[in-house]
Amino acid sequence: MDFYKSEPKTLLAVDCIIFGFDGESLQILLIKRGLEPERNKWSLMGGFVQADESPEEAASHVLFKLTGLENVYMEQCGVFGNPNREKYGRVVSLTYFALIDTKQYTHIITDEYEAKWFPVNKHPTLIFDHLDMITVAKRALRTKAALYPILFELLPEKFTIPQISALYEAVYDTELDKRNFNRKLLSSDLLIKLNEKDKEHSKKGAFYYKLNMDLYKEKIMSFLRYLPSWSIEG
Amino acid sequence: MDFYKSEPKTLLAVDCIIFGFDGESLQILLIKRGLEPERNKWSLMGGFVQADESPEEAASHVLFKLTGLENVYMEQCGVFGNPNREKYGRVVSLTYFALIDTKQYTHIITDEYEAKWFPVNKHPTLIFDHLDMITVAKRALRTKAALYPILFELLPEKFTIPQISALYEAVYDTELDKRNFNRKLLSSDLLIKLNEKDKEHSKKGAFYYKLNMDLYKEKIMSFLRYLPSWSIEG
DNA sequence: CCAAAAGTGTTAATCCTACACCCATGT
DNA sequence: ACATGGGTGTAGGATTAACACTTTTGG
Repeated sequence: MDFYKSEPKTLLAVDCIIFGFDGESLQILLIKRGLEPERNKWSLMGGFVQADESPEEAASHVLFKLTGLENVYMEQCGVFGNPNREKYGRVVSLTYFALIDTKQYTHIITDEYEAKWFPVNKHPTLIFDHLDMITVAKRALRTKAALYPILFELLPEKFTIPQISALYEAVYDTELDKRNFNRKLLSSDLLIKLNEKDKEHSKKGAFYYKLNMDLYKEKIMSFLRYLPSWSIEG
Repeated sequence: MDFYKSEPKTLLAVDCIIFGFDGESLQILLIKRGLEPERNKWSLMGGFVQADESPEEAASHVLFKLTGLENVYMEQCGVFGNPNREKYGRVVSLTYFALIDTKQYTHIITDEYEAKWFPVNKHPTLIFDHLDMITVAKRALRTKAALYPILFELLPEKFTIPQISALYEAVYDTELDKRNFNRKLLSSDLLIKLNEKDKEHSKKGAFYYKLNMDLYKEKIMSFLRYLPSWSIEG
């Protein structure tokens, strides 16, 4: 039964690119390591895949350990496995991006590290190839969000249209025409207007909306039919 | 320096979903294993990641070993790592889809297995979770091809418009209106018409085209700007 | 001469884009 | 009363979708 015994084994890690949105800008959650190696340096939150868990589970555990959150939207988005990418031995790392509402995140579960939100384009130097990981994750987020409405995962249960708009502007680093954007948003039937306003961010107040969950789940899951659109430019 | 010595190591494999197009239907290249374990059963082509190579390199090596082809379009598209997915020990497998022109593939390099093209929806039972891998790869191919013109990787250097059309029909399992499709294709400026016809597949003959390589490379690389399109349905 | 596949144009509907003003409120 | 941000409508242009006939040529 030992067919594979001559094959090399490797350490397998997962690293999480945790995106959050605070209502204004897109952020990532980084940790300052309290343990060796690379103590006191900033990095992504990660961990090793254990013998009794799949990589997805490992990523969920990592996220739980840092945030206390479960059932978070996560997606595998990269593989980093250059033989020399870490100095302490060969580690192949799988990256996952996670989308969380920053308001949900209240405290760190362990004290092996400090954690802090940073604007996605303005964060301290990171260890190893973690910067590349973020770059790849940002790209994956944009690609996915172009086809599926996953960015709602970053918003609280009740949110306002100006918030969604700011979120899309942050993710795509662009400015949107609010009239066009609002129209498109509403015409998607994804939003249900509530009889309540957010008066915190403006005097007039913006109506809260919640997701049409049934439709949302359909659209999240939904599968491409046909769209040869070469029209996208760089 | 042995910070990680208490962490578990695992076998890391790569499995390749090799898509090919023969001018009519979308195919995948499968092998009938000549060696244990699972001898004489059909499976994807795969191999273990070696100590001196990255997973991408391992995937390229696997592909080379099977087809003799290098510089093939490949993309990582899945991670399969349930602790019990293989009976012979724990193996985490990274999947890559590859796109090749079946005409380029002439012979197998080793004799450890038999290899054969199968229609993508009509192939023998596969070992382990290889069927899931194909499902995921098909989805990834559709998603990617919806945004980038990667399907040209499946075509020979000279190809006809009816061929591209058939390819898109195969990938998206749909029928296309050739007038609309042709117009869109031509308006992309990706194609350069040649003064030569393929008379093999029809009496009238279809003009050959080749890719406008400069533009193609731009578009392949190009990065999403902004397209919140929730309009895609399942 | 006929079967089989290639190639081509027009119209109506839809969607996208650009653009500017009024509204509600807290200070 | 005014500053701040929320909310709305329209018109022109571009893109898409639906539609059928002619061309070429090998057999």
